[in-house]
Amino acid sequence: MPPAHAASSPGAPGSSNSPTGHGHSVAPGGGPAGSTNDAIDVLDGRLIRLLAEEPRIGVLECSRRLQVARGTVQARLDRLQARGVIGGFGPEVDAAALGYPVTAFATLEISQGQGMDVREHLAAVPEVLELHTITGRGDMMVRIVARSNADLQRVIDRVVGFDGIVRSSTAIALENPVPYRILPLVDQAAAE
Amino acid sequence: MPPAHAASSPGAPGSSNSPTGHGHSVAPGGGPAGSTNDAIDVLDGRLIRLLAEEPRIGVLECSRRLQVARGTVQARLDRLQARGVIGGFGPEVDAAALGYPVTAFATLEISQGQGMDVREHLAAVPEVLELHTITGRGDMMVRIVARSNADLQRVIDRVVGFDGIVRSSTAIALENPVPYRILPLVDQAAAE
DNA sequence: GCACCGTTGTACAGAATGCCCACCGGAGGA
DNA sequence: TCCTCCGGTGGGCATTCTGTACAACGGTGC
Repeated sequence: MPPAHAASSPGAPGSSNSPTGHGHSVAPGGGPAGSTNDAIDVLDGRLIRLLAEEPRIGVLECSRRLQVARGTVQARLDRLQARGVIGGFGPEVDAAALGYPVTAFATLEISQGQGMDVREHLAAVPEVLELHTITGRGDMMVRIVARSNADLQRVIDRVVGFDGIVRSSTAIALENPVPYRILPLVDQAAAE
Repeated sequence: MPPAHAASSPGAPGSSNSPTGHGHSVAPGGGPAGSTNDAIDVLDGRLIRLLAEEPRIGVLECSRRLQVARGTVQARLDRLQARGVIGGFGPEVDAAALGYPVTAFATLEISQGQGMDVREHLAAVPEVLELHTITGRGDMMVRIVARSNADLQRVIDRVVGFDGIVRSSTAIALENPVPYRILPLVDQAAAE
């Protein structure tokens, strides 16, 4: 019922690109390499890149830009989403614009058997954007944000103020030379 | 030309929700609090949450779910994007599904004045998904992925194999109890 | 040689988008 | 106090895209 590039199912048609006339012919484009279930295809890579750079374009636009049939694009998208390569198209919210310009990474050391409780505790803190359990000296690593350096103190207190967390060290993020990206990896995977 | 929730401009209309009849009336909904340019509105919060949970729905669907006019949703989206709160609607690609299931965080210590060169070096490595300069013992923190633990060695070698990086320590991410999220923060900012 | 899968073209109905207009109502300024 | 500005609401229109079904072709693999 709604628009927005989504998923459909099997083969589908398209109004096509150039006035080919009718029937088949034309070049097979990138060609359906040999990939089956493993990595991604060259076409997949181009599709992802295209959608990443101009999210507002629809399936039809993609088919035009990629010089393939609309049905192909839809099918690729379906498969990509089904395989989990593409999770979704949710809005990318900027914490800074939300009023939380300070980012920090805290390494936590947890006391024996308190892991689960600590996880729940951290999951309940809105300022905790991400939590990983890691190898090494610390046991967990959390990514947190705050309204200011002063506010960061409050957040940290709330984060580490919990039985089970025996020690912690925080590193404030100053600059972000390379913001989160995935396209280079996609290209590499596509080239494979 | 294309569909997909995007941006338009000024006031616009909508086919509305319930058969109100015509004209105005009806309740003002959440009500345009007092926010001007700072944080976000309650409506904004609900909109973001809605889009985050079901990205494939369009502007019209949103207006129906939120019980507001289509024009309002479009206007809000426009402003949200203009203010940078919402960056875009790019596809969320999963590194694991791409064939890179191993994630690690490396802390790098850089020798005096080599910062810029190191940044460029790191930016050129596809497996480097993120880079932050931080306070504390280390100078930089990178998030990297690899095809396997064995492959991680290769990636690390490539990452730290550069003049200017004097020391480094790596922590492999084992579990991810709290995957990257932003919604809780959005709610908090909206409640404000 | 045969079957299967993916890509291609086409068509059609339903639905959403982009955009214009007019009106209402509250906030802020003169 | 009055006036203006801004944001929300309704309605409508032309354009365009989506969702889906169908038939045919070509390459791959059994």
